[in-house]
Amino acid sequence: MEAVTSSEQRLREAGELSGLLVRIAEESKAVFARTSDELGLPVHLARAVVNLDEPIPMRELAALLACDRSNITGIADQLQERGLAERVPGQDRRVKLLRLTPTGWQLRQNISEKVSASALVLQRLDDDQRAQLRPLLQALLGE
Amino acid sequence: MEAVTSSEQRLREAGELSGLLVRIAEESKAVFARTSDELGLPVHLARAVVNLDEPIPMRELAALLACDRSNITGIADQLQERGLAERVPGQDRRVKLLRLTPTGWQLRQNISEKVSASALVLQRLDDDQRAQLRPLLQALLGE
DNA sequence: TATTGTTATACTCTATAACTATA
DNA sequence: TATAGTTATAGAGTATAACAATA
Repeated sequence: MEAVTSSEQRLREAGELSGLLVRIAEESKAVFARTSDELGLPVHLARAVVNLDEPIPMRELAALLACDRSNITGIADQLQERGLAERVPGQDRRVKLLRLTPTGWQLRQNISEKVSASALVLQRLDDDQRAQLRPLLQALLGE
Repeated sequence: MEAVTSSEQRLREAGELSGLLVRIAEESKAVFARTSDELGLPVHLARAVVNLDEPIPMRELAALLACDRSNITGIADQLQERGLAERVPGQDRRVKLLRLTPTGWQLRQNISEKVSASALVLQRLDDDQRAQLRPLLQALLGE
């Protein structure tokens, strides 16, 4: 009986903590989505802009956004339509780099300020708590 | 200039910690998905089974799974096809309760054991670390 | 032969709205 | 009138596979 009870208890504890983690991740995403929305930008474009702190190949952006490269074509098109980024040829002529325009940089700065003001980890945790949190998260990722 | 730099630094820190949280949540989900898969069960069915520790109205299951009630019909159908749960009428005759069958309970026990063995929070954190983590997560959720 | 970006397409997940039966 | 469950359908998000240009 004890094995059963213990396994059920551990299921409960794992479920609780994992549930908290998932909820936090979802709320973090929601906060970011709201921030993007306030700037009139779909989330996937905002995520791209944030990751374009320097010109990078489209393939690399796909890796950073953890999605298939076929998705990046559309993202690049939309960024270009909005005048936020442009495709520039790479040395390897198969490659196209994505580079923010001045307008794109300005928008990225706006995102930066809004995220800083609203991100959960900054809003709800003080410096000590964040310092405490980081090693726990790294342990969770097996780092 | 300082404001700009500080905002960029805070964007980076928020991005790092939020990124860690999102990655952990996704890996936790992946671990659960793998566990479900090993039992030949789609994730949404496994999640339902875990939440059915007692007979509950379908509407309530929708709330627990944080989805629209229209999705529960299909879940209930599939659980029923597999002989894992059955619909039982409630006192209020509009309501149908979902109740695990003996087979369903057995499977739930299997899930319980496998999750206990593989959940990230149990596998990579010791008791102290979990005790440290919980209040931080609760603070993050504003609780 | 392998890789980059592109295109068209298909799939998964989830929500919405309309319907029924009860309250 | 309002609510529980059902049904059909539509939309968002994402992946797959085939293709052209280049390595």
